Amino acid sequence: MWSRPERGERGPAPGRSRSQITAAAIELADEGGLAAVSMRQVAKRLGTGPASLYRYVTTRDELLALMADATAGEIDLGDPLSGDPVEDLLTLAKRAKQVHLRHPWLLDLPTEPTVGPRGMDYLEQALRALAPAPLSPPARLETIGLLNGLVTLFARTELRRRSSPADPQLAHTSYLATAATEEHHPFITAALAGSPGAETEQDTHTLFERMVRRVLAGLIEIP
Amino acid sequence: MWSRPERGERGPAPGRSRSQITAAAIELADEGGLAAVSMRQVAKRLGTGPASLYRYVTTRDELLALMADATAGEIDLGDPLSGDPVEDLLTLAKRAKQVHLRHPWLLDLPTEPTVGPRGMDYLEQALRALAPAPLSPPARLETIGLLNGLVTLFARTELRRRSSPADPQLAHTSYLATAATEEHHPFITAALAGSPGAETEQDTHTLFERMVRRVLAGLIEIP
DNA sequence: CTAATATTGCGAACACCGATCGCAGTATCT
DNA sequence: AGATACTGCGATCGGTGTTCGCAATATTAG
Repeated sequence: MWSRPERGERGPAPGRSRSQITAAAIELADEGGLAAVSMRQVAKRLGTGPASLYRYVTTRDELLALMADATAGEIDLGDPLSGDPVEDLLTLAKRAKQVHLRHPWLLDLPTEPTVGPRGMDYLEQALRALAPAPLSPPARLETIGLLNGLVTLFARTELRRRSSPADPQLAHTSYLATAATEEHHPFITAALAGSPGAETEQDTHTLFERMVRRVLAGLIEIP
Repeated sequence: MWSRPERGERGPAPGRSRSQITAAAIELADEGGLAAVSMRQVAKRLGTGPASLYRYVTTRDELLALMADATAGEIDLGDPLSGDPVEDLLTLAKRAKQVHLRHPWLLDLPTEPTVGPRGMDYLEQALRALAPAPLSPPARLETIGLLNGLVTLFARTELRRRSSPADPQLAHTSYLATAATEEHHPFITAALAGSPGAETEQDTHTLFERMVRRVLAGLIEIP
């Protein structure tokens, strides 16, 4: 799919480009979530009809993959590597998490999409950072996979906490509290008792750093 | 939503039940994925019309939440606790992962659903296992959340490996390999070189156990 | 220069989706 | 017995992803 040519070489020049469509779709997703990214909405934003988009994209899922790869391109790969895999991967993970916070819909993507060109650049950089570690080739890929998993995991919790004051989350916790006490779940009741949701955003950041460091150290140094 | 009564007390007896509908929906999802779970398909399997389902369920998302909670009920909570939080949580996590492997669509659920009655039982048991650890109440909930994240993470990789021989995955890796070599991504090329996908299912299991143990130990013993 | 060819833009349409409305039928309560 | 509240469900609405066919346009071949 990533190797399919951007345009044919015979006909008239296309009025739009794949990246243009991707950008419009990302705008829609940033504003209204993944559900707002329908072919009709994207087409409307570009001032055309839905059928036209299929000249650039074979299916909606492909558009979603393009969007995901575009956001992978937003991850800053600058700063030369220090040589310490843990620290280098940590900074990479922090930047990846920022991108997830900027585009919350990334967490709603159906099955995590295939890695495109920008995703390959990111993967290459991550593997480069991991190079000094004494790991087998497959273990290297698994390590990066786990790292990405931690990124999405913490991005999810941070986003949930960020939208906490809204109705649904609050109603849910209160239901959980009352149901827990009424139906004799003492441990849940106890866990909810202590200052619910009092942690700051700073806390979750440092928690993320601590966790990533620990996991990476454990995976690398004791193979 | 979980407190809404199963049926009214005035009218005629409902011909179906919420759990019956949930079971039918789970069957459909097991066979054809989440996309196969449409109100029309569920209704057809129950021999009725789509509109009837809305007497039992306010929305499709609620049905999905019911399905998720039902699978939470499949997690075996037996075996008395040993007193070692790490080991007890590990066995719990292994069982939860089995359920995810049995119902792959759990990984495709939009936003992880609200915890229902069966999910509360699971959470209670997890917190009970974690009780001996010296953690603050919020840290306890975060620990279980992270544990669940690891479960879904490894379930995802195991399912991907399981469906590997099929077309898409293979085509994808081969594309990635050629693209990596052609576009000068030496580290990706190297990581792919070493016996791609040679790890057995046993390997991923032990890897999962090792990871969970390490992460839990790190979170519990050094607060 | 002309004719064949390949490609684009896009209106119209198809099948499916989640959800709502209204009404006939039925059980319970007053 | 009448009011009340509930269930079952056909008909329907607006929205979705995707396909088809055709006019318009640019490149290539003769």
